[in-house]
Parts: sequence; C-alpha cells; structure tokens
Amino acid sequence: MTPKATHPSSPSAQPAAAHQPLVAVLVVIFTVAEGNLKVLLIRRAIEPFRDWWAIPGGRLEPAETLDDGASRKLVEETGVADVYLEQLYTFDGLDRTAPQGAVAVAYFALVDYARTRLAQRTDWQPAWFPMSALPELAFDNRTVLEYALQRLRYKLEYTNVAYSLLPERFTMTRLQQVYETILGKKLDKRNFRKRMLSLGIIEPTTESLVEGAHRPARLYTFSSRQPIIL
Amino acid sequence: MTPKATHPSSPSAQPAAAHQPLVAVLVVIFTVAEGNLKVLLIRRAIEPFRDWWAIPGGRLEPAETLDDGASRKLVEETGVADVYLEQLYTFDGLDRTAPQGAVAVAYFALVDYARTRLAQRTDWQPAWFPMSALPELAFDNRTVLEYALQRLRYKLEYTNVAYSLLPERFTMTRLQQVYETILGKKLDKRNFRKRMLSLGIIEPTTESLVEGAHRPARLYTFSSRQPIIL
DNA sequence: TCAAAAGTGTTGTTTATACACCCATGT
DNA sequence: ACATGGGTGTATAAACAACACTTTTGA
Repeated sequence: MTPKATHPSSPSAQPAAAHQPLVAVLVVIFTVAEGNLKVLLIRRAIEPFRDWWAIPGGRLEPAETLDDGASRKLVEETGVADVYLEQLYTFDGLDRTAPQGAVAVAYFALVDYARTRLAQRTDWQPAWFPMSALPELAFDNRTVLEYALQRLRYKLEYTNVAYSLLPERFTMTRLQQVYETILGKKLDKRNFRKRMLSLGIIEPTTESLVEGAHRPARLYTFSSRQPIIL
Repeated sequence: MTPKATHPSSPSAQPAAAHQPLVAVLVVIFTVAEGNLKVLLIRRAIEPFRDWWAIPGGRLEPAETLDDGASRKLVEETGVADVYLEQLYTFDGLDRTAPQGAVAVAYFALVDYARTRLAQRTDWQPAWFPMSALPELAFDNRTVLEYALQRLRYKLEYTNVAYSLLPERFTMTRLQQVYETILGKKLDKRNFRKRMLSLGIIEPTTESLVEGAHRPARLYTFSSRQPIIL
C-alpha cells in the first residue's frame, strides 16, 4: 500500500531552497539462514563513516517514489523482487555532515535466502550478518535495525508475511524454525501446526520430502503470497 | 520515541541539489466532541488547491526535527502540548506543482476538545470536521485521514492512548462513549468496565459527579498518562 | 533393530461474549 | 413515585497452553 499526499504550504514556509533536508531511503533486508535471522549490510565507501558497515540505501532518482526507490535498492543488492516490503519509519538524520538536515525513510524487506544473489562489488561488499552478532554500525543504524526487528516480530504474529522468507514448498518443521529463529524462542510443535493450519495461512500439498533416515515430511505451500492480516 | 539515523551515501547519488524532494510535515489532529470523532482542518490560503480544506502542516524550520515540527504545528493550531503524538506514515507527494517531488511525513495527535483553543486566523480558519462528514479535501488528504483513523482504531484496542482525549477525571460512561465513537460501534457496558479495570488502564477516584436526576457517577483517572502497550 | 525426525489429541486454563436487574438521585 | 442514567455477576464459548507417544524411513 502506498497512499500518497502532500502538505498545505504554510504561511511561515521558508524560501524554497534554504535548509531543505535531504531525503534518503534505507532498506533493512532480513533473511533466515543457518538458524539465524540475518540482515544485509554494506561497507561504506565514502565519508562520513567510511569503511563502516551500514544499512543499504541512498537517494531517490528523479521522479521516483519512495516505494520504487526501496524496491530498486532491494533489487540492486539482492536481485530479488516481489517480496514483502513495507515502510517502517522515517528517521531524523543524525548525519551532521548534512548541515541542512537529513531524513531517512526506512523500509524493511523479507527475502528467501536461497533466491538472493548479492551484488558483487568491491567498493560495496554487501554481506549478511546475524542480528545476534552485528558489527559496529555507521550513524545510529543499530536503532533502525532494532526497530525493524521489533516490527517483524509483531507482524509475524498476526500476518502471513513469513511467505516471503520461504520457497514455494517447505516442510512444517522448516516453517516452525523460521518462526522460532525470528521470535527467539522455542514453540510447541503440535500447537504451532494446529495454528498455522486453522488460520489457513498454509495448505498441505500431496508431495513430501524424503530427507534422511526418518519418515518423510509433507510439503506445504502458503495459501496466499500476498500479505494478509489474520 | 524518536530513533534517529541516516543513510549511507550511494555511489549512484546525484549531485546534491538536483531533484531533491521537498519535505513537509502533516499533523492529523483528532478529538471527540458531541458524539463525533472530529479532525482539525485548515483552509488553504495559497495555490495549489487555494481555499480547499486540508490537513495542517508545513515545512520544517532550520535544524528542527520531524517530531519537533509536528509538535510545533500542533501547538500552533490548538494551543495544546503534551498530548499523544506519533508518526503515522510517510507519503509520496502528489503535489505536481513541486517538480522535484515532495514527501509528507504524517503524524497523528489526540487532543481533549475542552483544552483546545483554535488559532484565530482569517487566512487560515482552522475548524473541526466530523470524520463522518468531511468536505472535499486538497491533494489526496482523504487517504491520509483514512489511514490515520485505521491506526487510531487499532491503537485504541491495545494501548491506553485514550488518555489523551479525556480530562484528568472522567466518568466510565464518558470513556465508553469515546471508545464507541471512535470504533463506530456500541460496546457492552459491563464488559467494557471489567476490561478497563482489569487491564489497569484506569483507576477509580474517591470522587463522583452529580449530574442530574439520577445516581452520581464515580470519577476515574488514567493510571498512566504516558502511552502504554497493554 | 536402532536412530532420527515426522506426525498426531486431549485436558485445563484463560479470555471474550452475551445478557437483565437493582441503585441513587432530582423533580 | 417515577424517570434517569449508574452500577453490578454469571454462564457459555472460544482461544491458548501444556504435554507424550506412535509412525516411517535409511542405515
């Protein structure tokens, strides 16, 4: 959803160019891999905070909407489109190097690790970091990540956004692991299965996955791959 | 809460001044009065949409944060401070008169009608409108109002934000009317009282209010006048 | 036949809903 | 004494939490 609007000009408005804050978009990209919730960070190539890790982002292109800018950034960094992407919050810039001020419109996205192909750039070095082991971050990007994580945890409880973290077909255990990883706690297997099925967010397929020296696991799919509030 | 952050400059960043979108703040100010949920609108004094009704807002002053700008607007229009005020969403400008684009950071506020003193300005004419009988609005401000109303309804269910709509002391019936007005439906009196008290969001005082030819009503206060997630 | 993960039901507790009468007051 | 809004409890249904054993497979 991207409603659009703008402001009435105020009588106290300044001359157009003076002190107009810069606008940037940030995209917090989450994935679940190897039992960890991971976030994509890039290494800054320029001052300020040169060589520090930071949330990917940048300025809007001419005539680009915020949503479009966020989508573009996401594709540039990971190669994926059509994933869950929502506006998170708009932060005041702490970038003291921008004397006119800076405003960062943050988004967050959920991607299936297996589908991502990170941009290979020597100046940029995008890489996944576990949320539990973050490096030191430029600006106050840590605050942004914590805010995004909190929002993700809430959304997981009352929406089907997990669809964006998993492939077309998956086992119930795999889905449960994704929930457990993000929420940071163990869940009861029977209650979890009951809930997922009774809420109708996933459906069994006729296929199963033979994986090891044990009973094969039924494969499931999401009933909808559009965001749904339960 | 106002976490702050900014962006890493991108290698694809444009020259600093070109196509930089304008930033404005919008403040959706709600109150409950006369059995209606009302919103404060102003009449635009300038083009575009001159003489149309619109959500109050404007540009930031030099070195002003978004939260500060929203607070300032709120005080300018209503004279009240220390009320519930939160960032709502950032909208893409549809203001085609701004060729470089425009971004509107929308906030919403809840005020006690009895405490407000509207600015008396001939060029500005702030006035309360029931959400159920809005005039035609400038830009697509209607979308913003609907988004704000939806958020308010959600918040009412799982927070104590109603404190910002009522005076220090109030009757249980008054509180219930506020909920009913905003949610747009009748609530059961006994269940409502049980819930408010068991969640601990309000507390009885020793006082009561003698009002008419019937039993006096006990007065209550909010346990906290800070926002609390229940 | 053993190890490993998949799969499956019941019970108790908490939370939400529905619903009707008595109470204190002013006129 | 009556009209007005204030105030109270109980029974049912629904949602959630706790908990242990059997099944299917490969080695």
